[in-house]
Amino acid sequence: MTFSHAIVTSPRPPGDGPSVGTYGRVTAWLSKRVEFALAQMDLTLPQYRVLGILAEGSAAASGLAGRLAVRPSSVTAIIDGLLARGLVDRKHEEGDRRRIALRLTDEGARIVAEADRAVDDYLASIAAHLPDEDGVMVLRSLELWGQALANFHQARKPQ
Amino acid sequence: MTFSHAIVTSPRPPGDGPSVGTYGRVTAWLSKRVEFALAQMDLTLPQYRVLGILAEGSAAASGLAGRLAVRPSSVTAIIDGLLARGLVDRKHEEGDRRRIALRLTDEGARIVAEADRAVDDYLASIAAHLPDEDGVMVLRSLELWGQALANFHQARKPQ
DNA sequence: TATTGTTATACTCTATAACTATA
DNA sequence: TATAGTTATAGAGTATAACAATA
Repeated sequence: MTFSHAIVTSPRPPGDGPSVGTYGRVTAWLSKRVEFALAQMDLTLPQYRVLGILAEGSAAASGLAGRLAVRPSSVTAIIDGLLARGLVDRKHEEGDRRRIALRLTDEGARIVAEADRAVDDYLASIAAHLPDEDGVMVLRSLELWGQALANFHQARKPQ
Repeated sequence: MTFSHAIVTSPRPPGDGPSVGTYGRVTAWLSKRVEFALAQMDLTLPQYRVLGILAEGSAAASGLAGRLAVRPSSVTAIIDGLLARGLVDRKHEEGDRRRIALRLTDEGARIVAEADRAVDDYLASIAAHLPDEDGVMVLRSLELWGQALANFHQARKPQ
């Protein structure tokens, strides 16, 4: 695929909304809107990422650092906060007591569903500021980004 | 625009890449990739947002908090770090010495251009894990997201 | 008094380095 | 020894509350 820095255009007047110049800048501002939506549930972006993983099934802590692209000590810090709020449950695995098994509590499952809903609705409300077909398209494009990310990580996984 | 939680599908096997279930979750993981790309320049996402604003022209600190959607004390913290690295320049405005005028240094302008390039290339390399037309489409969709964000903020601006 | 911005303090996320527990 | 995870510590970003400087 060829690539050009296509959307670096003329400067806009200062004080006029977010800075949207390149693909990276757009993504940077989009993620800020996600953080804003998550604040309704008093969740941070890292917490939401972890809850999203656990919503797909319980996971070992050992795998989380790699999936989150952070160090193990950062996983501990995030999990500590979620434990304190009763959103996740932590116990030693039987068979290998070095390993930690993590799973959502019922409250955690409720919160992540609420967060998914709130963030998706908020993103949809932003997309609604485009012409109808474009609004539908940009939301659908996020599904493709999800697929791209999955393929990307799959390609990087050691066999 | 109607909205449905369309891409919450079946759980995938644990340990299999990022969690990509809803629009919000995709955006959460995409922003992590941006953070990863920015780490090459030793930049954080908040720093990149500020540099992006200043790259459009110098700005008063008073406007930054609103544009960044953070409190004024957080602006001070981000700017302090950029000052220490010599990427921005801070001085009192003439005429109203309460106000602070901020602008990129030459080094700051160099770094933000390098960051734009690195992040955009990295996003393009992720999009390349889709069929060709889809890869082009998802990158172009970010331009539309940028327009949606601009319209969204414009609509919220007090007249 | 009102506005602009900083300082003090605390919490979260991040990392590195050192450590404990288990294998 | 090697692996899984935590603790100690430090830096960045965030907020609230209190403050200083300027208007």
